Amino acid sequence: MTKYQRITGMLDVLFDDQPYWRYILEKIRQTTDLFGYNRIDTPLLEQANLFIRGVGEGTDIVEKEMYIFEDRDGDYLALRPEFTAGIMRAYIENGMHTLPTPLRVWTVGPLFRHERPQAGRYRQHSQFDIEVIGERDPAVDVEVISLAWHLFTRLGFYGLRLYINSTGCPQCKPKYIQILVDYFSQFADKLPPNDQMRLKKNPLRILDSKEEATQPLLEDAPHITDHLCEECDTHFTKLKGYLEAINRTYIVDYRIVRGLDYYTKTVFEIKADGLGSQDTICGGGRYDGLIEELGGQPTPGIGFGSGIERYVIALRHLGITPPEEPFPKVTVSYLGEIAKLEALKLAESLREAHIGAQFTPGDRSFKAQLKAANRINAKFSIIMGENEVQVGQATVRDMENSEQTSVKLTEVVHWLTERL
RNA sequence: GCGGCUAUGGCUCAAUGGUAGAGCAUCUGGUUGUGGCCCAGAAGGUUGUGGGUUCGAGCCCCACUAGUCGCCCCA
Repeated sequence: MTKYQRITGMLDVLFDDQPYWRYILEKIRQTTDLFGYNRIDTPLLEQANLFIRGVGEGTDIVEKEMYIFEDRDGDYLALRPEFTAGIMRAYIENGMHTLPTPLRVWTVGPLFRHERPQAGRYRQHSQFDIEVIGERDPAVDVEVISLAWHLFTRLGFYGLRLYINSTGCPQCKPKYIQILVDYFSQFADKLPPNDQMRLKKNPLRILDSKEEATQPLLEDAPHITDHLCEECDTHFTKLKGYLEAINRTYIVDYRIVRGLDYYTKTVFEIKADGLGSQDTICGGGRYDGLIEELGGQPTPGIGFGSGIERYVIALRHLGITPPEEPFPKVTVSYLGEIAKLEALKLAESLREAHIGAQFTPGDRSFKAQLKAANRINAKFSIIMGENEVQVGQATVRDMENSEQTSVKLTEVVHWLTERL
């Protein structure tokens, strides 16, 4: 068939999707403006070690999903699989700790993970991401969640669910994991192979297992929220109180365990309908140890990533249609070579006047030119023929009622401005 | 990395193992300078790739590739 094809898991965003993207990016800007966040853009490529260190060596992302390669200088580079590590690198490298605290940033762009593609999951996908650096107050946890919620409301989403949990800290998390292992070890023989493996490798993952046999065992499984240290417990309690204060309904879901090593305390997810099995539209949490881990001063942080492709799927599912892309309301048609010159000039002056115009090239039949005007839903088509050139006038055809008016060439811009 | 389903013009799909078609879209014409509706015509395919079975394969078998949905995991 075709000689070249898309790389697996990477999408062409075609015209039918573009209005959604434009709409989404507009709403993102409005929302970040509303909350006072600064945009930051970091490179798509980083030293591979940044992610190995930042995201965690044992994580799936690092272990089997990173696009990693050696460049011409022999350095190991990786296509970024997530935003946070790169932004923290930028924060440290640019001495951004001297900026007013907390530092609030946002970004949007492509990320790369070599996973098996599926509905709502692509090897190259785009995320909207925000990070707040330098503040431990759970009030910023709430701010971050609120920002996501504002965006989704603006986009027109409904039926979303907010799930929160705490993953504790280096003090209490390991103790809880031990308690969890002890609990599931009693039922080791009842666990499906999948979860037996998790019990050994990553016990927390059993909590969000979809294995049927595991479900009854989860009923009585110990919850981390009952085993938090005092600091984490206070943080979680305040978080819930603040969420209630702003009337943000939440569900405490002790089964939320996020896949990245750096999370501490607050973790959260927002889910939407209509996405198939990949229904998380926003996921994030606090990472109070990450910046120090990457070589900076001990600094707390919190953020989330949110998948734009999933927004598009969800918007479609909910029947939310973005505004149409603006398109010129005027076309310029011509008959003959002399008139073509005038038509070109006219089209150019309409663009300079910010009216915009589309010119049909190729010396097509007049019929074809009007057809093209019709196709883009033009309100007017300006007709230039030999007759018009001779008398220095253009014929302006109203495409809705087919009425034609003669307008002096020098008056065309003015005439159209009054009617558009 | 594992599993189910799928693969025919740009798109959506037809074609008892026997000459690959339709609709939509595109272009042209029906009007020496007039769009939408209608009519006519043209262009567009080595049936995803490679093997095999058969007198003969779009159709049956195998492998690969890609898509899709799911698992793992995640946005």
